[in-house]
Amino acid sequence: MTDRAQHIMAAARELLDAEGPDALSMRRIAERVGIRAPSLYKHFPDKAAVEAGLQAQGMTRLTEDLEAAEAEIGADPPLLVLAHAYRRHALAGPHLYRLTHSRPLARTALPEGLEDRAALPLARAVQGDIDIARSFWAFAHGMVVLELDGRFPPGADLDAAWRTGCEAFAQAKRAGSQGS
Amino acid sequence: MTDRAQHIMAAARELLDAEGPDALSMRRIAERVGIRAPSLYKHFPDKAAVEAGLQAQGMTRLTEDLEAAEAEIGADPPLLVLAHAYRRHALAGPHLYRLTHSRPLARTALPEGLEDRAALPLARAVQGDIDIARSFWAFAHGMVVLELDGRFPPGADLDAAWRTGCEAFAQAKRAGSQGS
DNA sequence: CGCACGCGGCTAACACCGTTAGCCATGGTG
DNA sequence: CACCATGGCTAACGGTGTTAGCCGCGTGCG
Repeated sequence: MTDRAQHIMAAARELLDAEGPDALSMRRIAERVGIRAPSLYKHFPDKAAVEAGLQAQGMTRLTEDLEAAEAEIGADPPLLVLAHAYRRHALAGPHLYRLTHSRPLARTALPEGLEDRAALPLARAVQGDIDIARSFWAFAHGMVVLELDGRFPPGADLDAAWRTGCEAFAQAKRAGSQGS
Repeated sequence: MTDRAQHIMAAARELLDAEGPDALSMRRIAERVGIRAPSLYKHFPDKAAVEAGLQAQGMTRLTEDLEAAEAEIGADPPLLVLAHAYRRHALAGPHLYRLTHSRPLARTALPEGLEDRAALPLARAVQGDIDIARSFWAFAHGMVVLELDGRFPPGADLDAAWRTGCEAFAQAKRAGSQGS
């Protein structure tokens, strides 16, 4: 990726973080870079390519945050630690989270192996039980998007819901790793 | 709601179901009704009001589907039955589901008490344990949106993931309803 | 050294979007 | 009969993504 292209991606990222997805227009991005909108097409084929780049940023950041959380697992239940990190990650950059994880993923624009790497901390936490991993992932993603959309009643105790969900899956993990 | 307004809502719904959210423009809706776009504003203040009406349709349909599923709970685990109905509901009308449940809810445009009524079947299934209800709801919503967005690997056994998640929450419910 | 070429800007424009202003026909009501 | 609200309409504005076509500058090559 050329220097200018990286500059454009940074501008897009700032715009998204600061003003949300509706503000992410080619003209607004160009304005931040100091050029006109059509010039963006010398660096990216279309807006979808810019958004794909943002998704790559989002996946990278998530991977880093999850790996950092994994490194700090001590006596606490691993699922609770990862869940906490996941929620913190999403709330720290809600617009990027939505753009990255709440729509189809532009996999071809992703660094090789990144998607798998993002899944590894969770896979290790559930000792490779793929069904637990997928359902727990859905739980965490669901909690996050429902919170971001203000779907829970005001004043709902989300910490308690997170804890309950994590315990349910931790329990299932214990049950699953023993013989039936 | 006037006759014409209902006609417009029906046209919007057909358009959404047939061509997805990107096709849901005021001009396309008007075209289906046989009028011009500005005339829509004699019946709705703006596009958001039309979308709010669609959300009301989505909530109503979900409520009906969940209540119907609840009525057919027999020997099967209640959470599994509701989960199955939930997934079926979402996959039957993915565009309406996304518009209704994957963005902030226009509560003021909703029939009185509908949102609560939609939550009741699940609340009854978990015997009022609000934390289980919320985390299970997040799980189900997460599974659905991840599936709709094609986020799971191709060939992933989603039935197994659903089953695993349902069992985890059913287990937690049993544990929670006994003394510690 | 000069020329060619391509990189990366630019303006103008197109088709679409939501939305507003303002006009007018129709039909019911005081 | 007069009036006025209802509900159509056209024209238009500012926004969107995107394309066509132009041009200046810098680099590499003959």
